[in-house]
Amino acid sequence: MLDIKELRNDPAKIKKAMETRNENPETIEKILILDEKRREIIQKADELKALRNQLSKSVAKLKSQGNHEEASKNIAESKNIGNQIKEFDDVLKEVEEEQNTILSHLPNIPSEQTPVGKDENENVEILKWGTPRVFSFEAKPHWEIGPDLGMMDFERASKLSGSRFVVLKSQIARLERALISFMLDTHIENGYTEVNVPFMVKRETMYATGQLPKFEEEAYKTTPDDMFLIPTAEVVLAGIHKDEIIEFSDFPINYCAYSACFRREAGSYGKDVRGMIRVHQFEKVELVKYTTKEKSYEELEKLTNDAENILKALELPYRKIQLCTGDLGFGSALTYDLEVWLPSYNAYKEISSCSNDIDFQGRRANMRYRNKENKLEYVHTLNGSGLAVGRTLVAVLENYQNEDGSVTVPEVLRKYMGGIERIFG
RNA sequence: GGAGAGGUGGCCGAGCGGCCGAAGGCGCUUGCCUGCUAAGCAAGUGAGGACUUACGUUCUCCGAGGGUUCGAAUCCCUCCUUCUCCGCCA
Repeated sequence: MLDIKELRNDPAKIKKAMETRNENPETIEKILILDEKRREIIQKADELKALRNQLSKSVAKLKSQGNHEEASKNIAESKNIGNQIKEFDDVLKEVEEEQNTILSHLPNIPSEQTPVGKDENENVEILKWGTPRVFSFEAKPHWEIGPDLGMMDFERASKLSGSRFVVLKSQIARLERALISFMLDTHIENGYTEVNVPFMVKRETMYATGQLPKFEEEAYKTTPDDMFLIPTAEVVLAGIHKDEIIEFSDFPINYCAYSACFRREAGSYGKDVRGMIRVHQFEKVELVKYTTKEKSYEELEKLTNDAENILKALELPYRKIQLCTGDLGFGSALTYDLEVWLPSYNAYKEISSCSNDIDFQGRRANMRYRNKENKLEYVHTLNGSGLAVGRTLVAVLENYQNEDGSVTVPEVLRKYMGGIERIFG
């Protein structure tokens, strides 16, 4: 959520920011008009309320003095004012609702460090790590490696659940579990607190992190309870301190969690249709940090680094890019994406997205802390995948495949696989 | 699912139609005192909005939303949530 005061004070800046994000800057004008209307009504209503309070107080006094005539006169007048107040309050409510609706659909303001650009083509590459393997045989995509081993089943998955689902079996199923354990263990060692989270949340939780109201189409919900299947553990980890005042000495708070993630992928027909790159349900280990205004960008570097270290430990070639304004996620001010090398795509593919949401979620979820002057400020939140487990599994299968169809188990995962070094059919 | 009891400021906790933004305590801040620390004494200390250059004025908020009333933390309704007991269950 953007700060209405900031919007009022410097609308030109916000308009510019929205333009770089391909948002319609006219929306800002609309908000300002509503805001002016709102303040006008508040002033009038408050005057009337002050008057009513005065009259009401006098009623008590007059009654105790036995002056019932004067009292009933004031009661009548107060009643009349009460009706006027109600009218103003009703209009105020409408105006506020309209303003909040627009405001809650507006994305965060990009950081000055975020490069301006229209779409993903203008993202900036920061670094490349590792070298894509040159195969001495024809490398297979994971949607062949898995099924050929008899451990990845798309047909039965669609029989059960429809398209964009996968059933994993045997050593590949275990490999995925190994990845989860490896990632969590590594993050715990680096100072994160493991959290086991609900996979279903209430509407207001989805709102707090910015998933709603704008992206309702993307979410799976249940009726009649109006619960949502989480699209990422971020929803839970970043909402866990909703409406709290956090102790300054607790910062930074570092959370990591494994969860299944559920996404409708409504807008991605025809995209990544093969394999398990884009499915409705996938596993992910998520990192979330809570910190102060002064430290959040510093913490973003750390968080991204923590995600990168998983890729390094798995010896998977990747590159790190910085998203431009046009490609930035809804709540983010600055985002690094990590992209892993996938032989089947002959390209780097997103496997982690690490963002500084600054005070955007803090304001939405009303999460604050007392600064050194004892004043309340909104917390800064950060989130990143550490990593998308399903895609990491794909990367391992494809990058570690052998000519005979087997897959070598990366060194760091072997202790989680009962010492198995190779997966055979 | 059934029965009952709760949700009040950073925390604990009183209040159950007007004198309540809310006693008291803890915590915190400042001052005094004390070799230091602790203890003690005194004062201050909720959040959000609107108006104002400012001093300040004013409104709203006692889980959330409606209602009754001249007036609601207090009465009524709905919802969320916590706890206890019963039932069911991985």
